[in-house]
Amino acid sequence: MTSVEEPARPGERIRDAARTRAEILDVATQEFARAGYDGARVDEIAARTRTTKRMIYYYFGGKEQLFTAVLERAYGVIRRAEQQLDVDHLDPVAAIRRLAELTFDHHEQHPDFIRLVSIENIHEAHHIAGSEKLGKIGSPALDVIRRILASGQESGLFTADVDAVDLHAMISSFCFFRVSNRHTFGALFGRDLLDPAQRAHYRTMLGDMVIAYLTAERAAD
Amino acid sequence: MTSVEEPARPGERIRDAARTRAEILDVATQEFARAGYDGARVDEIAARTRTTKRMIYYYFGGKEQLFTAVLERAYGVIRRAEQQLDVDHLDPVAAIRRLAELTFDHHEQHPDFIRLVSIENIHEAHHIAGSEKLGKIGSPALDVIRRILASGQESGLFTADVDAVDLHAMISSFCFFRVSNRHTFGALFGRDLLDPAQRAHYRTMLGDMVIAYLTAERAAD
DNA sequence: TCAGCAATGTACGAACCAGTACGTTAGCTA
DNA sequence: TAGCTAACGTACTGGTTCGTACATTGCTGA
Repeated sequence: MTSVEEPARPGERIRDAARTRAEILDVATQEFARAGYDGARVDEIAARTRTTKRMIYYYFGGKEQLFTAVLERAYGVIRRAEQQLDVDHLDPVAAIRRLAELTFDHHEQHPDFIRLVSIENIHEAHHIAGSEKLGKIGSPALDVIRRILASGQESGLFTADVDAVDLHAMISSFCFFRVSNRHTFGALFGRDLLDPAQRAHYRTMLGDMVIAYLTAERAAD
Repeated sequence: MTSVEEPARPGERIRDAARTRAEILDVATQEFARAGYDGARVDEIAARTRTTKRMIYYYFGGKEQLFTAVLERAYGVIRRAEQQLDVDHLDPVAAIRRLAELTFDHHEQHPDFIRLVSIENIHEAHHIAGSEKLGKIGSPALDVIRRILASGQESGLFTADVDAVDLHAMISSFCFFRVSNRHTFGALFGRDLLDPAQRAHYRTMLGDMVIAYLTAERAAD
């Protein structure tokens, strides 16, 4: 998440539309992720920027549109991370593991993003549905998965006729759950899924799971 | 004043503490699941029961305690379902698949429960932490997993030295994500993970994934 | 250099909402 | 059957919160 940090010259009124807008987005991301859509306070967001509530309405129109803008930027971040993935030089097994690890790392490093997505699901993806941007962004990861799967299936390394979207769901579910359900899981089972000491263990476990699924023999679907 | 359209019985003031309490819990479950903790309205819950807001405070003390009571009951339901699981007569592979399918089915049949857990995670499991009941309930599913794993590892069917809590996390993540992230996943990838036509497919996929992981050969951890 | 607009600040209002003060009644029991 | 109390209803309040009317200032182009 890009952060805007410029020396604030106190007393002076500085005009910088881009900076003001970006700063509002930064703080709003934190506040929405912290408290959920209804729990978030517009006044609180305003108080934590160098500008006022008036500017939130000036730039975004309202709380609802602000949340949509926050979502759009958060999805943009992960999409860009996925675009930088380069696995064409790897064999299918290594490539899939690499992709899974990128997802694992990104989710772990962006808990706010996970919370925003959870919140958006509570609201039944209403904001995504109403967003021009989010409606038509594809997933670079999905294209990568498709290529790897085709290659792996062609060479006979992967036994299953697995669908790319399904595999993406499988990888995402593990990575997402680990972050999204950290607190209830920890409270009920006494294990912190984000314990740094366990990080490598779960990262390996994810890769093992996916590879085992892709290479296991089983009855046709 | 007599009203023609007024039903004979519901107009009367009936006293039934247990029924009133249960009705409040029912409606509160729906309302919290629908709108989240902060989005839920105590007035709305009251309006949809046959009693008044006063009774919510009379029986539960406040919104916060009401939500905790809702969570306690929701967790009680899944705990009881898990207790009825009987897989001792099955071989380890079939037993694990059966357990995974029970989780799959329960999550699918209780989307409100999934939403409540998502909401509780947004609030960092604060209510679970403050609940006597929820703090110390174990998970019957976990005991079952432990027994099956021990049996499977002893007989050599399962190659890996897999931990029960980890396996529970793996199974839960897939089942939970399918319901919790249905809306954003559907909006972004155009696929409804709860499409009835795909139900058997995903149910099989889950079992295949878990069995593949448990039986695959791999380097020691 | 100054007009005009983009950008910003202040103060306020109307609606909402959790929680409560106070009054009432059903049904049990002595 | 009187009286007691758990169970219930009504009406209100105090604080909160989204949103806006109105005022102001910095920047830029003609």
